[in-house]
Amino acid sequence: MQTQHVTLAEQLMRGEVFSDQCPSRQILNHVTSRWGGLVLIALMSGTHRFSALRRKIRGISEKMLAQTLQILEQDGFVARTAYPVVPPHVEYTLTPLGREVARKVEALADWIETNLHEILSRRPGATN
Amino acid sequence: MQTQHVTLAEQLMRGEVFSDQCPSRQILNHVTSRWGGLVLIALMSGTHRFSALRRKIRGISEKMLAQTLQILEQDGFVARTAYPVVPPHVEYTLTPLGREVARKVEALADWIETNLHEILSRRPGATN
DNA sequence: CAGTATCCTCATTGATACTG
DNA sequence: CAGTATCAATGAGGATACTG
Repeated sequence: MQTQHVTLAEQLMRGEVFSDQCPSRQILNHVTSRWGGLVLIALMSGTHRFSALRRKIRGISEKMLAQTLQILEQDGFVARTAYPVVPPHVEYTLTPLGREVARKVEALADWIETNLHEILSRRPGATN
Repeated sequence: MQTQHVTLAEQLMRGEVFSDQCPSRQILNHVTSRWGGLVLIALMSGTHRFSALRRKIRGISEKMLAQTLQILEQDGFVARTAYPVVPPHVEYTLTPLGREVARKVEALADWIETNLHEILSRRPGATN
C-alpha cells in the first residue's frame, strides 16, 4: 500500500471534514461530544424527561445535560416539549433528523461494545 | 461527581456506554475525539507517513497527531511500522479492526455532510 | 421538576524548542 | 523525518446553591 497523493481539490470533493471552517465540523463535534452522542442514543428508546436522562446517562451533570440538550435542539435533532404544570414537566424526543444521526452514532457505539473484548484483549497488558 | 449510587458490578454487567465505568466509553471517546475520527478517516485511503497525515489533517499539531496515533495504536486500530533508516521512516495503516471503526465514523461524517443544508436551514437565524 | 447562576478546577490543546 | 519535552493558555466540565 502506497502513500497516495491527494490534491486539495480532491480533498474538498471527498468531504469538508478535514477543513476547520466548514460547519459540518461543528455538527460533528456536537454529536460526538462527550455527552452529545450519549444523549442521542439514550433518546432512541423514546421520549425522556430531564431527570430520566440524567439517571440514564451516568456521570453527566445537570449543567452539561441542559447545555447538550440545548445544542442538539438548536441543530434540530431534539424536540423539547414543556408542559405548563407545577411541578414542571419537560419531555425530550428525537426529531426525524435526530433519529437518523442517532442511528449512525449508535452504530458506532454498538460496534465498539460488540468488539470491546477483542479490542481490550489486544491492548498491552491485557490478561486476556 | 457521582451523585447516583450504582454498584460497579451493576454498571459492568450492563456493559453499555451509559456506564461511566465501562471501557467502551473510553474507546468511544478515542474515536470521537477531536482528532481521532479524522485520523481514522484519513487512513482509510491507505498507508500514510507521519508528515503526510499532518499535511492532510489541517490544523493538527505534531503533538496531538503523535498522541492520537499512539492512542489508536493502543486500541489496535492503527498499525505503526518503523523502518530503521536515516532519516526515520514510519508508516501508519489501519488494522482490520481499525478499518471497521473507521467505516462507522465515516458513515457518521458523511451523513452530516449530506444533510448539512437541511440541518442548517432549520437552525434559528437561517435565511433559508 | 427542571433548570440557572456562579465559581473554580483541571484536562486538552498549542507553541516552541530540542533530539535520535 | 519523526518524534519528545516543556510550558502556557484556553475552555470544557464539575460542585454548589438558588429559583420559577
